[in-house]
Formats: sequence, C-alpha cells, structure tokens
Amino acid sequence: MRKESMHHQVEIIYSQTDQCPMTDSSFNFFQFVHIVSGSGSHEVNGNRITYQAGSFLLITPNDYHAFYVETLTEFLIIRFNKGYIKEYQWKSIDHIECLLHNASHVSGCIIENANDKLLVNSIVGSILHNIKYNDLYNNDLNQHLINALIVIAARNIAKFKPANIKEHANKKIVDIINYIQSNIYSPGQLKAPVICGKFGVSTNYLSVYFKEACGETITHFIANYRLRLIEYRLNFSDCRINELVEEFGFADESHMNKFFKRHKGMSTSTYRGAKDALVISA
DNA sequence: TACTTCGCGCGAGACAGACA
DNA sequence: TGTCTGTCTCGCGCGAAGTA
Repeated sequence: MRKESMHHQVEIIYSQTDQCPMTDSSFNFFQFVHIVSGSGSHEVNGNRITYQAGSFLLITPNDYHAFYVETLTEFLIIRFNKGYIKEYQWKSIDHIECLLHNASHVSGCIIENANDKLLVNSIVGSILHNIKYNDLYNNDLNQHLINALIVIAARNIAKFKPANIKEHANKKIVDIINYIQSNIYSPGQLKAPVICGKFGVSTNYLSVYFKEACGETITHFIANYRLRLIEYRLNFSDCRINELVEEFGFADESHMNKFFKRHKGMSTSTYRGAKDALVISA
C-alpha cells in the first residue's frame, strides 16, 4: 500500500470526479474533505457512511479510507500536518491536535451545529473563490480561512455527545453535557452540588437523571471524557506528567496516576513509554 | 412519572516513602 | 527531580426503596 506525504504544511486540492479520488491509501497528515456537490459513500477504518453536498469530513493520520462515488462529486480537500497544528498559536485551545485525533472514532460529517454548517459553507466558498481568482496574498488569506475551519471542527468535535444518549434527551441534559465538557479542566465545577445548583436538579437525583438519559452514570461519563483527554495529551504532547496534573486539576501526581491506572491498567509514564516504543518501531 | 430519602461502598485527597 | 506505590480518612455518588 502506498503512503502519501505532503510537500508543504498545508495543501488545498480541488477535485471533481466520478471515480474514487483517494482509494485505500494511508498518510501521516490530517485531511478535511468538504463535499461541494455530489453524493456517494465514504469508508473509514471499516465504517461506511453516505456523504452528500455540504458534508464536512475529517480523516486523521493513518486512517484507511476510500470514497465510493455515486454521482459526479466535487471535493475540496484541505491537508495539514501535525507540525502546522503545533506551530500555530491557538489562543484558547492548546490541545487542538488531541481534539482532531479525538474524531478518529467518528464517521461522517463532523459539523453538527447548524450555525457552524453555514459558517463552514461560507468559508469553503471563500477558499474556492480564492482558488479560482488568484490574487495578491491569497495564500495568507486561505491560511486564515483554514485556521477558522480547524477551530470550528475542534469545537464540534469537543461537543460530541455520549454514543448512547437517548434520542428524546431534553435540552437540560444536553446543557449538562456541554457544561461538563466546558469545565472538564475544573473538577470543582463538576461536583454534583455545583451541577445540581446550576441546572435545578436535586443532588441525589442527578445520577439517576443522567443515567436515564445517557445510559451511563455522570461520574463514569466525566471520568471517561477526562481519561480520553489525558490519553491524547500523553500521546500527542510533550507535557510533563505534573503539568497534566495541574491542567486537569488533580491534587497531585499520585492521584492522577491512580486514576489513570485504575482505568487503563498502567501508569501514565508506562502508557507514554509504550506509545513511544510503537512510534520508534513503526 | 418525577422526584426524594437513606445507607453503603468507592474514590478523592493527603501524605510518606521508595525508586531511577 | 520526577514518578510511582501504599495507606488512611472522609465525603460523595450510586442505587434501591419510598413518596407525592
């Protein structure tokens, strides 16, 4: 299987085809694929989901994927590598690479928010316009537009809901989940009395209420979300363990270590060491 | 059906000490 | 210096049962 690589940190490719433009290839960069027009399906790591005009897909490094085009399809493909993510100063999101990797388990369009869909369509339209009408500073302009797409993608990924959240879940439970995800770095804000006070639910009823709507207890949900972020930070950052301890609001390293080991069966440093060994041997 | 009460078990926090 | 392990205490969350 061939391995694609990039010549620049960011590349924009416009393609119109009725055949598969990218089949069964692997690569070490991120790709946004916006479907300008057309329909078909997209298979990522064995999951096949239909696409249509307006779909905004994210393919993460080392995903195996293929497009199955049904009607003539226009693709706008934006590629950027890890170096690009690390170099750019994201004001409020210092773990954006983690968020993008976080979407590797998600198939289909990554933009769920209706307003963000409009925003993405507008930005993609501007990029297409810049490609068509080459002008002074277009590269800089496109880079800013791509950064905007990255931020929009990150915030939609950050708001992915639990897989088994009930269809009828009311606005309150969605608000609670959003609140948890927004305050995941402040454990004090995630205590039951605080959440209950904010959302007008009885302290002892919260866990029942949450489990009824989401199929898992609130502490399990918080622990899993926290654990996933720690995993990504261990995988994709050079942060020291005690920096993560501070970031995630643990009392000390031992506490985070116990938390991590209880769920993953190994200490944080062992986990990072195992990951590094895999990278070296790859 | 929506919410409350209550008792128990678990996990968070604090600390000491070991190890590389 | 950075990380890991063990122990102890206490508060909190969970789930069962009860109530309106």
